[in-house]
Amino acid sequence: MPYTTKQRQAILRCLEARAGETLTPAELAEELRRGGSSVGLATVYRQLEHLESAGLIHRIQTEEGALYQYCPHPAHGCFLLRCEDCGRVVHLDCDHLQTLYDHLASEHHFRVDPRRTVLTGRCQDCAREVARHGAN
Amino acid sequence: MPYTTKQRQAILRCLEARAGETLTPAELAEELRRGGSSVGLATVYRQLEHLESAGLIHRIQTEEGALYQYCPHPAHGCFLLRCEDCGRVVHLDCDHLQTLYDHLASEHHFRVDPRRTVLTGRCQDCAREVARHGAN
DNA sequence: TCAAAAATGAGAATCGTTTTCATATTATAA
DNA sequence: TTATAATATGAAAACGATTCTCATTTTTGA
Repeated sequence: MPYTTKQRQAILRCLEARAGETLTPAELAEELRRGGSSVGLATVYRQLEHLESAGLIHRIQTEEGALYQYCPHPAHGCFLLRCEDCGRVVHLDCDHLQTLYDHLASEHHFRVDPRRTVLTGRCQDCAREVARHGAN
Repeated sequence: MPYTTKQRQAILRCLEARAGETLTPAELAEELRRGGSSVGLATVYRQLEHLESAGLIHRIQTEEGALYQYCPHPAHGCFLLRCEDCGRVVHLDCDHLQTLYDHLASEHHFRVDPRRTVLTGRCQDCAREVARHGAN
């Protein structure tokens, strides 16, 4: 278990201040620099890894790289939905989803790890946008 | 729409021959080289992109890079499950899953794109393995 | 307070992927 | 067919996210 360093605290505080948003490691480092508490990029990566395995933040893997989002106390059913158009990630607490995962476990012998699973698709806003203008 | 080139055919044939497995672009290129029909890595990347948007293959994004799998005629409910331990990707055709996606669409206004969504977790074999020996 | 353990930061190294560009191939029209 | 325009190819360079290295600093625990 890592020590408490000011860098660690600064990173967690920064993510917390932007709860609901997703940040890349580079954005986070830039944000910290602007805030006066500059942290080396390598350290940002290292701490994000620690914070994730401590369960304090989410890691969302995209094709361009990883995104991180604050999520300290995930509810029983904390599911991630990511819109492939606008990139927003929302947390959904939905019994149906939990029920499905239970079904997959009991009937298909597969235990979904909700923290590593991102349901990718299109949010309402972007679906409307597509409907109005052409696709994409 | 891309032309029919021997490279394209060789790539598709190679993926087809290994249906059920996932291959990285580099593995695919190596495989082709071994088979005598060498294809440049850049071309492998370009064709994989084409084949995916044509719906002939699946692309599975992992933390180490992309994996590709043959899947020419996805059934109505073609869902991807990936074991985070052994890395295997299986296709699941399950009504419950389709029902859930319908629910997310109608009640939560989010349309999941099944081709881009990978349910990550642990398969039965690996779960047993973990139960027998220590975790991981 | 001291020594051991761990974290930091800057830059180099890695590695998957994309781009560049000159060349070769394919398709289409004459 | 043949000529021409459109597209694909391959090798190498470029890119970008991430990890590693290593000398230095900070933190912890005795």
